[in-house]
Amino acid sequence: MQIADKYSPREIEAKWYDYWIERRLFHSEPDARQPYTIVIPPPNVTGMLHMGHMLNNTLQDVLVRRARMSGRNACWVPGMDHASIATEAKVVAMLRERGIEKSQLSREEFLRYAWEWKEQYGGVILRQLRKLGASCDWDRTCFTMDEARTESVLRVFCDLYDKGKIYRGVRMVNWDPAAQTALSDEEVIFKESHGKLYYLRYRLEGTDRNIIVATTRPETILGDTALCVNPEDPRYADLPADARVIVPLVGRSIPVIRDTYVDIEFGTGALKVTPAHDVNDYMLGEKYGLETIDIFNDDGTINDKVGLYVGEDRFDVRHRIEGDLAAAGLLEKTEEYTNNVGYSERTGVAIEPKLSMQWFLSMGELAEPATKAVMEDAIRFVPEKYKNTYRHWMENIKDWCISRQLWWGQRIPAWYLPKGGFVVAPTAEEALEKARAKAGDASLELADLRQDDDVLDTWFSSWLWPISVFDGIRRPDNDEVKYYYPTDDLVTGPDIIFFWVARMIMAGYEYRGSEPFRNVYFTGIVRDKIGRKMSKQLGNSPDPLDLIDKYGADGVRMAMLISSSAGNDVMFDEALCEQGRNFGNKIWNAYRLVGGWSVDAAAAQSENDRLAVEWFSQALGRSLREIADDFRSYRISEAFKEAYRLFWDDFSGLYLEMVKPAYGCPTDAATMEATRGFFDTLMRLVHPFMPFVTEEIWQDLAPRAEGDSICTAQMPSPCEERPEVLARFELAKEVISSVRSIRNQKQLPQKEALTLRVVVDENYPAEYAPVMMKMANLTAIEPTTEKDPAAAAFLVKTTQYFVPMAGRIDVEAERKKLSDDLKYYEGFLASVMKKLSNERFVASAPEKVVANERAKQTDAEAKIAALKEQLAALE
RNA sequence: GGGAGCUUAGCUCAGCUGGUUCAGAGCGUCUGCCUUACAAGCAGAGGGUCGGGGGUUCGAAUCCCUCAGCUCCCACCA
Repeated sequence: MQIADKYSPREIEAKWYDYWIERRLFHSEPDARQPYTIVIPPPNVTGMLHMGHMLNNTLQDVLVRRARMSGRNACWVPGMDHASIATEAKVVAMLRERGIEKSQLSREEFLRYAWEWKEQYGGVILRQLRKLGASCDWDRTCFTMDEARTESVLRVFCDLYDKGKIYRGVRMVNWDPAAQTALSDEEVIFKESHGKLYYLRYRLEGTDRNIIVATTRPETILGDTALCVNPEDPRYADLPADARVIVPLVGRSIPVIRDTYVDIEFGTGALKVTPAHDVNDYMLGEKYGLETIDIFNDDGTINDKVGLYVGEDRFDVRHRIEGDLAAAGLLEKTEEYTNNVGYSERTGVAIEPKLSMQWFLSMGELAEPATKAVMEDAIRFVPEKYKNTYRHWMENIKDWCISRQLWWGQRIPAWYLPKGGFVVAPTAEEALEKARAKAGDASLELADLRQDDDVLDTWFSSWLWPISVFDGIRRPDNDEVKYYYPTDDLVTGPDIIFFWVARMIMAGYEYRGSEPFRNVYFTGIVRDKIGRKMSKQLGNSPDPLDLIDKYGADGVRMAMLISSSAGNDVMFDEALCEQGRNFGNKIWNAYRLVGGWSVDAAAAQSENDRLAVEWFSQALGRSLREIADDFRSYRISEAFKEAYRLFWDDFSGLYLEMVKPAYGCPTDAATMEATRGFFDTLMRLVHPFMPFVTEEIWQDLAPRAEGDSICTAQMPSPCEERPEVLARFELAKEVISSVRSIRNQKQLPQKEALTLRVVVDENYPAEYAPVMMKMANLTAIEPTTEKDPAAAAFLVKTTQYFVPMAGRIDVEAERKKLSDDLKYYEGFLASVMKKLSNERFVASAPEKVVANERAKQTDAEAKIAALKEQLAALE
């Protein structure tokens, strides 16, 4: 067939992907088979394929393809996430480039632009995934904001509201002044930041005395409504109960309160209380009924509540106020200080704790079954260590702020009545009905109602994903959701364990009464080869499409697989792709070799070939068992490495070399058939890892019917186990490499055939004589009892072998080698004997282990005897 | 401040229930080969006190304690 001695993936990969798609081989419909389901972690609609996706989706594809070949009805549902903040930011930026400000647009106009953007640029990533070979059921592609998903989200919102789990209220939330929206706690990233600690003078009213307060945020004095000290603090014990102080610069008089919350050790022991801008201060404010003065606009500039610094940015004010305080003699001193500051995950700006009206989901009850499921392994986490993380979060779960002050997303289905109050309903029509009933006014029209302006957190739609992709919210009894749900495996990163995994589990129990998936496989982070996280800023992340172009998808997939054990970070090195490409080439060339053989139909199978076939069947069986075992425990990397080793070392290095006919000579029919059979099996085994090259070869291996594909062929199962075959072959293999090693040491050319003499005993694999002769290039293997001093000697197990060297032997070197060996085995025997003469060992170790030690003893004794004989022969 | 994890060959990592000649693999290195499938290849070799110390055990890379170094997660200390 092919002539090229280099495998070139490019055309071949495109060809087969099209073939698979045209024949809809990845499409799944419910049937009598057992389902195997994976839902993709939906990438952001704005996203571009990066190395993290490569890792994640390669693993999913391996699992899906293997399941598909194992008789399961495999369904991998792809999709995208609308990613409210990220997408809205992208659209705003795009508009700005065109000279349009979001603030000039109505909500409807903005959304029109956003959808336009989504249709044009969104979802690039799904097309990119095809290049990787992802065997998704593309007919099922979902979007978290498409009609079915949106309707599901709104229904769930209404349902949870009706159940009393969703409530609306004024709370302290994380405010992102750049995106101008609230964020959930999970979207805030704390980072150490270097700042100053400012010591401010608060004049005690009616005296000359100053109380010094340490703060990191002097600009918030505008919102101070109290000063707090610890009641136990002797420094302030003399203050009258109704003491008041004057806020510096502002001049406002505020009360001094006493609470043990204040740490006596910190700063001066006096705390300024700004209930509107600090979570703890807010709690103090609640406790003591303090006024809250919100001093910020939504964009982080100062508002006109106090009349100072109006319209200036919070950070500029921090600078300026320092000077103003100092000038007024109100600044005692400043110190360098390091503390934790929260930043927005999306926009990167410092979060402002802000009191605002938001929607919340109460999590306590939802968390209960979800915690239990993971702790009791109804849902299995791989690796297990994440169970701890999960439990800790679940047991300390806080209510989820689900409203966002954005436009791109599902708008909260709450409508406000003209005379106050609101109704919650999935559609405007139902809302109107409810509103009329609530207001007792049948003349109420839709125009009289005002829908809530906020949209829902993106995760409020993704948490339904495993259910909503099968339309299991709107139509809970439909055949698809009943068939595909619960899904089998979820492959994702531990960074979204709270954002997504935990919440899907909660939604699963709330809306289906069962787990959304049975196993969660956590991948690691892809790092560069010196361990840095891959990032755009560092520019250390290769473009996956370039890599695919250069090494083929199969090659890049292999790079991801070989370096990724579950939950461990991947140290990515482009050299791994090269190794992957080489493997594809190896497979290709092995196939070229076999393809070049001619068959003599009349010829009988040689003993050599029969032995080779027998042995490789066993080697193959052993690997199949091992790989199946690896998959059961999600050691996917290990599974791949074993398949790699099997093909490269056992099949190409040993088996093919064993049965390879001499140049120009034919092979026999039985050997050819067996070899092609092995190839077929190996291709099926390797296919989930490297789908393209395996399909190319599998298709050529035998006549195939239209529409046949290795994708839907059966995963091979091992033949009956005969361990003695492997054990005997191992001896022969050792003889072969010993002869080769001698050849190397003596610098003999490969072409020069040698003779081998053997002192036959029960560990001599006589049946493999033809194999040993071929593989070690021997003219003969002769039995002997003579120790030949002019021969290079070696020992396999207890059997002595000699390669006559006719004068090329260095007796001294030979003697040294033998006596080194002898010394080693004598030491070894001594340690075995020490064990065996230890009564406690013999008494308490399992019988099997003791028997093993005795076998070692016999073995070592025989070896020592043989070595002594060989040494004697050299005298 | 709380918690989890990691440390095995030059590099990246396996080593699953403590027990086989258990100290492994791949890559890199070194030596020799353009041998008729593949130099993107073949044959062979070298390389480690399993982070340090202590303990349990007949037996420890594996279990326990401790110290050191690194990583991650959680947490409102102004």
